[in-house]
Amino acid sequence: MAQPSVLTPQSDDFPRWYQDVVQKAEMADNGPVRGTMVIRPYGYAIWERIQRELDDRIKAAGAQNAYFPLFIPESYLHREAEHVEGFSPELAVVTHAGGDELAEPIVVRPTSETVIVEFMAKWIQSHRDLPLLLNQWANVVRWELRPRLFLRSSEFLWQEGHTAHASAEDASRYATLIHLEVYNDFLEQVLAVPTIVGIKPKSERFAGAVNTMTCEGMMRDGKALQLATSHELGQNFARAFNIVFQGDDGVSQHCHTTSWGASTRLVGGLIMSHGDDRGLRIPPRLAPWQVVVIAVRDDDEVTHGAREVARELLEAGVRSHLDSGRGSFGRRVTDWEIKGVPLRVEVGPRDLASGHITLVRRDSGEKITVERGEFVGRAREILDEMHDAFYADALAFRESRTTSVTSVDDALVAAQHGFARLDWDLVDEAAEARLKAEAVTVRCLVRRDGTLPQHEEEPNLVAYVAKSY
RNA sequence: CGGGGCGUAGCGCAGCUUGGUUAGCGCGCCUGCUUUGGGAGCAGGAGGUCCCGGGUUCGAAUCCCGGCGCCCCGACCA
Repeated sequence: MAQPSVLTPQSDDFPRWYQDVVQKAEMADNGPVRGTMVIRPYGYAIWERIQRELDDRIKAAGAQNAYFPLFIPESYLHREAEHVEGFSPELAVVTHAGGDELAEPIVVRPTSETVIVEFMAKWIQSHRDLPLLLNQWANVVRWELRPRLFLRSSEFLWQEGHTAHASAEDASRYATLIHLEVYNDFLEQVLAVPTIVGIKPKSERFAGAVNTMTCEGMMRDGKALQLATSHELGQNFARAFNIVFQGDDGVSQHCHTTSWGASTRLVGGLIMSHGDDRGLRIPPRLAPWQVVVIAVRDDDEVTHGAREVARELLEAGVRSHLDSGRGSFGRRVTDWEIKGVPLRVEVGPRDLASGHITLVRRDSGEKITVERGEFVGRAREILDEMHDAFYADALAFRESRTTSVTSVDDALVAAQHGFARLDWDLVDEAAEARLKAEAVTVRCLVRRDGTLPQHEEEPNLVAYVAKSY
């Protein structure tokens, strides 16, 4: 019965558990160059689901996809002082090409603000050209000192949105819309991860931004992970790249720009938000395969029965996968548990004879026996219920590890195992330095009612502090 | 880049202290048979630049010197 666990238990060594899951669920491998990542088919299927859900929401918010080059003239980076300062340490720079040294080095994009804004300047003349709402799906390179698969790799995949607006209010409104209706909606409604939606303090802001919003999630080890961010860039880039439009009053002025991104880090967030000692647990709306149909034996009758079951699920719009009966039953069950498929259907001679179907939930392990004729409907109901169960479970965990405190000392204690909430007024520069000395940072600032502040000078803000990835 | 750990078969490791047959073990892989309702069993088999370079020695996985790489913990970040 009690087998030695396949994975390192989370409580023994969380980072090790994470690596085990990534490996044994066949999500990814390390690439040959340090910090690079090979995303395997199962990991990529998850990413494709994430892409699909985000892309639909981005388009619903009015942005259009486009593509800008991987190579950026180094001089572009230098045009915005804070931007270049922020990214210089992690740039990969091409100095040679075509057998010669280049006159001007080329930077491999760490993010595309500079090229995209350069072209916005070319395309925007009039207020009638605004807002300009662009998004691209791309790879970017940031040379990482300490890489971890999905969480921090030197090359990663993401979407980066870039928009230009006539006024600061429009820019702010749009960045907030993206943040709430694209990112937070996806995180809660698809990834089933409850988030703290807030703004970054100045010390944690994106290089070149005037305001950075974040969705912070809590991982199963109590650490925070930034799952998505949206930036108001003010007129910083518009000035540096001369994006000027003529208003309806005939006056020329600089645009206000925004940028916003979410990356393959989300896959890491998925693993660490929901995973347990048996492996991954994928919330049903995200799962590439929502149901795996396991033929208990490798004989014609059972395999045929299982195939029928899988087919009926597919016809009902449930993403299902057939595991025909090769290999031992127990082994296959374990493998699918590691991969985190939400619902398992076991089809064997007994089920075929009795006219029943056995469903097993990955989240709770509960076995449910249903009539053959009703099982598709039941499966869909259970998948629906599971989304809420995933969310409630993650929320309960976060609440159990969030402590309200009234001093920086207490915050440091609480941050050893989770989030600490305290008045932002209590965190002056010296306090931030003290936190940082113990690897604790201010993750974000929120209003007392939990809503998103406009800026960090608002009175009565609450700070969430934690260790983070 | 600082602190710690480690490089031996695809993966995980033993062997190294005290140099000496043909370098082992578990898992995985291949073949066959028996199995299949919670990580299958038996039999046979394939698979190695012992991280790299140099040195000591009759002889080096083992000892010495120098590199490189990986992992964990920090500083930086999606």
